[in-house]
Amino acid sequence: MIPRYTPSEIEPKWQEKWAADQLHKVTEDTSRPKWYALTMFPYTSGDLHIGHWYAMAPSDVHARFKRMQGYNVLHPMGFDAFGLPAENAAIKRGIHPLTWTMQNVENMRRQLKSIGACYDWSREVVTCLPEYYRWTQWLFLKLLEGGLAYRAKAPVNWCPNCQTVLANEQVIEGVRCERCDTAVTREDREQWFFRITRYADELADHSRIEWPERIGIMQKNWIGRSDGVEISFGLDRSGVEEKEIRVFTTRPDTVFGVTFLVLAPEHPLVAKLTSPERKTQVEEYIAASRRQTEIERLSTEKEKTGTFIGAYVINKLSGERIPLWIGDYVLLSYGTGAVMGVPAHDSRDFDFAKRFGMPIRVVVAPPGWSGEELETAHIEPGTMVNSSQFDGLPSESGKEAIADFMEKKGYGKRVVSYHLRDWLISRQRYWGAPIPVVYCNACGIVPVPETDLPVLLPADADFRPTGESPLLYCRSFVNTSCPRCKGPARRETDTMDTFMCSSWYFLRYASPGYDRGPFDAKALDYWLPVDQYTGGAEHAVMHLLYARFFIKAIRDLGLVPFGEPFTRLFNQGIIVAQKHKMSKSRGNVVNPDSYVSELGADTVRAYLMFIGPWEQGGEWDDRGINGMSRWLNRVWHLVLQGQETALPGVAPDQGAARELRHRTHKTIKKVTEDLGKFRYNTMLACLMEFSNHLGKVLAEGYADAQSWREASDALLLLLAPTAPHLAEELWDRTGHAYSIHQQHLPQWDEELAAEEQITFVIQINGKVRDKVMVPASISEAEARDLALSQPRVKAFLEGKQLASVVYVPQKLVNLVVK
RNA sequence: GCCGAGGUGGCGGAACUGGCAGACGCAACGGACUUAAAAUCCGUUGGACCUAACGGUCCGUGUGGGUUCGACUCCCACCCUCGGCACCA
Repeated sequence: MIPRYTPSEIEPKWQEKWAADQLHKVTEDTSRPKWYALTMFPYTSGDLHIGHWYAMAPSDVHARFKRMQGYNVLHPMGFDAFGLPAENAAIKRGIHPLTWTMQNVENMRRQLKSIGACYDWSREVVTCLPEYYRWTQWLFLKLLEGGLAYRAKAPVNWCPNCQTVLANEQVIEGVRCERCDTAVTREDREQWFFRITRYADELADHSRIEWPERIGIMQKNWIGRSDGVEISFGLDRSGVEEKEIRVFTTRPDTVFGVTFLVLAPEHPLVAKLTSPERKTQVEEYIAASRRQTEIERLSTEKEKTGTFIGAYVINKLSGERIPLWIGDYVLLSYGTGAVMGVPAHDSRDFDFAKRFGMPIRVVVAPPGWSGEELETAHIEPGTMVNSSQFDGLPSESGKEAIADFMEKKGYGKRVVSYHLRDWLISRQRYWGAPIPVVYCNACGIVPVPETDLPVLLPADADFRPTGESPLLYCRSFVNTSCPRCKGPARRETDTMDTFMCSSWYFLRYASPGYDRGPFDAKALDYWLPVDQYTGGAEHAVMHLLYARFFIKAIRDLGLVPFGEPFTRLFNQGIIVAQKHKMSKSRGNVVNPDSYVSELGADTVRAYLMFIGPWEQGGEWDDRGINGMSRWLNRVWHLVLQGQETALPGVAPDQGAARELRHRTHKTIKKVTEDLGKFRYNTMLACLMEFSNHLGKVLAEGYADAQSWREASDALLLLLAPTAPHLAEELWDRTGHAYSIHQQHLPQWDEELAAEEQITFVIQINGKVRDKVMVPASISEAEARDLALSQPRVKAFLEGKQLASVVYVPQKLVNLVVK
């Protein structure tokens, strides 16, 4: 009698045994190749929803697959625990962020354990604990020492709701807070920055990593390198010491088409250059543009605005006098904060010129142009006209010629501009790692000595957001003495962006308890870099860019021997419910816990992988998961039924036995290949086909004991990464030694896996007219003769001329007739 | 607007390098088992048409064109969905 498949009993049983045996604990072992399989650690927001499972379960399958291929696999898990949500929850519920966070960690750890993943929990990392953030602070000091961290006053994104500044990457579409969707404002503040821009070109280079192309493109776009020329326009104004205004352009070929210059309203020269009679107008305009939200200001639909400031500059190439304007479509933060207006060849300048009635002079002629007015700006290349000695040049080479000329004359120089800004890491909030710096009236900015780390986050701070860091009001924290002169000093009260914590957590996993540094160099050398990183694409220009920068920075400080943290990256898609992204407000969040207790973790794991290609995501369907549960049930009964059945030593049907072995080896091959490429849906489809065949074999009783055993064992081994509990239980029940997860994947025999018989297709004029089973070794002549001798083919060829025969080995012949 | 991914039965999806479109699963329908239902097992299932039946013909992978003996696959133009970026000079 075959017992029922009861995941609710076998899953906890094996989980406990694996934990007790420390089956998933790993250590450095130079006798085996290592594999570092990392999944982005979750933020401690409360509950794991099915989206977390979609990230964790398939990556666990891959880690298990690598382990069964003989790798020494490091597969750790931890928690990203600092950050605003904890603080906001704390304010709302009146509980301390640490309490809230650790409760969530507790619950999420329990949920993660129910997944049955092979995490080495002894390496768990929680970023909000002093034993971790001590080293976050230590690394900050190293960056400061190396000149990669600096303090500066700059216009920054301010979220009035979160009451903190945000990095550019955390501002969606340049206008909204990533966390709370509130419109951000611009404020001038003294803040800490990391010099990520120094690494712009290296970050744009993905040639040494195997990442999805689209992430590379996203990072490249974000970095936004543009090669251009900084052109000097002459300024001659009594009482003004500046003798030029520099503009950045990628189109030096259009410099003879400049009919005006526009400065950003905040440009420092505006006040100096505005003529007395334009003063009122200009001041009004500046005030108006300050009043606007970033949303209004950056709207591309908005009509261009601006005003003349009553001053002129000289175009050094043409000698022309050019009026100076201000306009809020020019951004102070990009290039030089000033642009040359070339309305004929730039659509923004075109709009501006139309609005204010300025001349539009064509200097790059569109094909077939004969002097008529343009309807829109001509942005494409063309032939240069109205450009003095450069007339007649194709604009592409004109670009170079003018750049050369300007460099020679000292009118300008080639420069590179980036969209990427330095990474702003200060946050005016409580729940983060304190920035380990002290301000002393005598000594200025003084780093906290390494031996005084960690700078502990005081437990008793009043963490209501006020726009200033809550730590500012915690006198016992703020008041300190200068480490250098021992005089009175005050601590930095801002905390670090949490992306700083997640920029190095994967290093900590290599030696989590290490207390003489952030990591033990020996362990680091063995495990790092991460071989396979998996996670959502939403981190493309945040976490993934920051972490790459961070590693390059500490590489240059001599702390790590590599420059890329994640050799391979895979981005899973998004799992949706009822066609929509899951969200609490929509009420379509799928909680995995009830499915786990009803159907089992193995079913949930397998179902998530079966929905569709992992990188494309898919739709959670309550009915669909039943099919997976049924299949695992069938596997259960099939394997145990085979175990109970007394199969003959010699197969009653040799052909059928050979077919079984063929299918076994074909399946091993396909499943192994699919697992390696994260093609889980087809991997499972293949295993289903295989088990369907095994069902038939068993029902019809034509297998011998040995071939059956081979097939049944292969099925379990191939299923082990996906359904670890079921596979372990059946492995045990079929008399194998514990544990299936310490076994090697079965090897396939190419000869057995290859098809002996193939379905050969006979086409006439490209249409399938007949199919015949033939040996795979069939030759062209045989195939052709066979095709022509088929009765159906003969009937089709009746009264027609055979024009040619196309032969595709192992596939088909196509008879072309007239 | 720009960049990227995608569009295949009632649904999720498969199809290696241009060679049998729809694997595998869900749902649905029919049958077996059952007093009955659930569960389970067996079968049918892209559309239209021809045939008493066996079987066969035509159409069909977002739209329109092209290349080819042959196109879901390659090329050109376009439509739609999703993701990212967006006054970056």
